[in-house]
Amino acid sequence: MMANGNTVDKILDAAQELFAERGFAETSLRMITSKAGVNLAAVNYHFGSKEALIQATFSRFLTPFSREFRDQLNAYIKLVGEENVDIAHMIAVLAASAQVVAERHEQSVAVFMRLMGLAYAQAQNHLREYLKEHYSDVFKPFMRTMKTACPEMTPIEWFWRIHFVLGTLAFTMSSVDSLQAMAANDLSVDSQFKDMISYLAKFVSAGLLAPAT
Amino acid sequence: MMANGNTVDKILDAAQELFAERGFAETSLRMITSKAGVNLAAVNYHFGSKEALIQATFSRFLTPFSREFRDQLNAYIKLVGEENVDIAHMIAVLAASAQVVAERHEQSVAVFMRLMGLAYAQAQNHLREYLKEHYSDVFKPFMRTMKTACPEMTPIEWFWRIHFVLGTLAFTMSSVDSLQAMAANDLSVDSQFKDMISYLAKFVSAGLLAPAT
DNA sequence: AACTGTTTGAAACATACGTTTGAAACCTAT
DNA sequence: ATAGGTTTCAAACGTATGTTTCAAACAGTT
Repeated sequence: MMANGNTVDKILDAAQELFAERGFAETSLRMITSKAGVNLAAVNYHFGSKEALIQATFSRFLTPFSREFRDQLNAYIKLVGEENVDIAHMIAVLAASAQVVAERHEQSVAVFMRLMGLAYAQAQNHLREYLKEHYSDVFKPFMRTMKTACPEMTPIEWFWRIHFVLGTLAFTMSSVDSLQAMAANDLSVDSQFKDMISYLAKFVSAGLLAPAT
Repeated sequence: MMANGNTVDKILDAAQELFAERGFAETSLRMITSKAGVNLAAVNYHFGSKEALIQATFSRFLTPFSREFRDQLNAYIKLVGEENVDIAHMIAVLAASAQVVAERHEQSVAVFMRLMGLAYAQAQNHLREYLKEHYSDVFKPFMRTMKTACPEMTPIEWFWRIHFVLGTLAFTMSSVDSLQAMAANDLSVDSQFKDMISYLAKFVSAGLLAPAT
């Protein structure tokens, strides 16, 4: 049996935190293994390569997350009916799913968000392809449902608007912790995750619902 | 005299393109110098270090751009009066300034945008500090003017909204070329830069102008 | 207790990186 | 034409990276 989850998880925990802090290229295997307290060779033994470790880091939280998100989204759609979905509420469902999964695994939702943001921003083609191959069938229905809640517009305008939304999400995800710190510093307000999500949902739904050009 | 602009510019041209394509950490000086057709040592001779080259790459276009943007923005504000500024139009001014500067230097505005997006996304603290130190006095008035055009809201909600806007801009910038390619592929439409900017301006101004929560 | 497959450990490997060196080539001004 | 400062060049330096190796330690089965 394989089953030695201890070393594997110690590596994943350390990798997840360091990747989120510093990015992929800027994090070496030696940093990861020394933070994890395991031997350097363990990464290549258990994962095969650094690329595979990066992918494993994502799938560890993305697989349960996408399941949770799919279920919560379907439940919401069943509840209100497809023609009555509300964009802001869908964003809230997205965030709630992330938070539920993070809590279930006793991990920081901010770290997950930052990783997702990095996946978009960093130049890791293998990662983008991996994510597309494994998780696109969860996010395509999400996009389709979003579209039904929007006013009629040309395909090209819809194309851009949905990518503006993804951009807002990705950026906010990737800097959520430093932004929260800024808010705490500059405004002496500790900005709750929940509040930020509701601001975000309001912002993108207003953008999506704006009358077509 | 120094004045040997030839090698310096060849290096900057190559660096700009490679940084935009692959990011900073993933681009080596050897890639840059071989693409530029100059000797490896030339980078350290002319710029001192890789960090300094990265900063020089930015200041080469950011200095003329921020001048142009400041002037165009002031002209617009003078024209309509401070209390009548329109958010979408300010975004359009931002984009127009970038395009004017790019054309003047016979370079791609998409490359500039992608570099700006990367500056946000990549973990280059020296770059962020450099940009903040040299260019914040152009963007602070821009933000202040934006605020006057928005409805009353709590400081914390304004804080988040303006960062959502920056996020949308940064993301769109950093992927403008691949998104345009996607649009051309998936929709058989070649999406003009101008059109995209007007969609973007509409989107973020709707988000900013949404009634406060 | 001895055998088996699995996991760890210290060390080395090959390669790539940013940077430095010192001599050659190049300019320009006298 | 020559001297002096500037720029280029090939080569090397030191360091850090991802990966591999192989022996030692471990765990479970008979």
